Amino acid sequence: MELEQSAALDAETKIAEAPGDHKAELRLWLRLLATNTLIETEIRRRLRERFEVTLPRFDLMAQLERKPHGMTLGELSQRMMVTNGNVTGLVDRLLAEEIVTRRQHKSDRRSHIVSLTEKGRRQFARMAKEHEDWIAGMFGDLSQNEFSTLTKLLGKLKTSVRSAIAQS
Amino acid sequence: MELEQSAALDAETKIAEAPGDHKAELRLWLRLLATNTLIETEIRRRLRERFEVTLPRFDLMAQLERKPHGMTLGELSQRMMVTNGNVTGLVDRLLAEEIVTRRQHKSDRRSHIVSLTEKGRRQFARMAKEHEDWIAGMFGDLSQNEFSTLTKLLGKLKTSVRSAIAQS
DNA sequence: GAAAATTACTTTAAGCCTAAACTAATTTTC
DNA sequence: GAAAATTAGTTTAGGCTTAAAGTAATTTTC
Repeated sequence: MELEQSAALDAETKIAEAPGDHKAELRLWLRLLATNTLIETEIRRRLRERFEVTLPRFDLMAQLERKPHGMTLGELSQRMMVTNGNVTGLVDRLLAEEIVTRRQHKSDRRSHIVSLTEKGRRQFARMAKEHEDWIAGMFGDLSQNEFSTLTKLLGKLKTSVRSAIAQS
Repeated sequence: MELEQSAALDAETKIAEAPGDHKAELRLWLRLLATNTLIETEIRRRLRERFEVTLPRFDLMAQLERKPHGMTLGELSQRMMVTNGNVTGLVDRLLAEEIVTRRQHKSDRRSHIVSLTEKGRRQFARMAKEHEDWIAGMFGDLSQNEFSTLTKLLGKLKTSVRSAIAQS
């Protein structure tokens, strides 16, 4: 009842809008951006303070951790949603710290497989545990219900964005 | 009915979780991050393609546009959630393009006021219009109801994150 | 099976971004 | 009102990131 009424109100609002006015959409986007920046900045700060590591390096290690047999640079760049050149540079720096290894692909000589070293695996395990607690702490005020609704709606938004990008 | 049942299930799930296990929180964070990156990357691409402008410059112009009398560098950096040094550099580049002006504060000689030039205002107006349509297009698959729920929940998440950061 | 196209990756140039150290001006403290 | 603390902004060194151009290997096409 309550839900349906608010849906009806929203529909009216939409009709009442001036054509081409998208203030609500813009507000949602700005809120998404602000929330993301807030979390990201704090995570960066803690990663640096506690582990002297950057977020991109942590992210790369997190990707590799899930693939014990390693991953090509291309696969890494796809999963991390960054360019190939970016990954080349990150891997170079992590190689120097002996966090990862890079070896030639067996059959395709253009390709290289990157894996975590034992040192890298140990270091990531330490960080991942705290990282999880940080996130849980930041999300703590949400109820289980709000939680799953938000996850679901973000999934839907992601799909919507993807389709808008695809057909543009 | 349906809602309450799923809430009960969720509460059970929470209790059933191993202590210190925060997989659901992590998944939500990764989804937020991925959605944000997806949108941001596409917006950057379009801004560059259509207007040869970067997202940080667009963001700075958007802040200034709302304050016709201008803003100090510190206020800008606060609103943009970036460092002072970052804003110094951005303003330098926008000055060179005659998008903004920088003049001394009347009473506080440490402070400088940045404003949009007429050229900057015109340029921003052109961009803002398309930008709004892009966002609306990307968010198009969501119903009005999902829309307002998502906005509300993100607001709550932001508050939760802020309080976690404040007390750490 | 040679030419053309594609793929995997690297390099380069330029901008973004940060933390830390700095300068100069203002405010607070005593 | 002089010393100490704070504030506004800049500079610097280093890492992140991208687009574009380049190299080398592989696959496709005919």
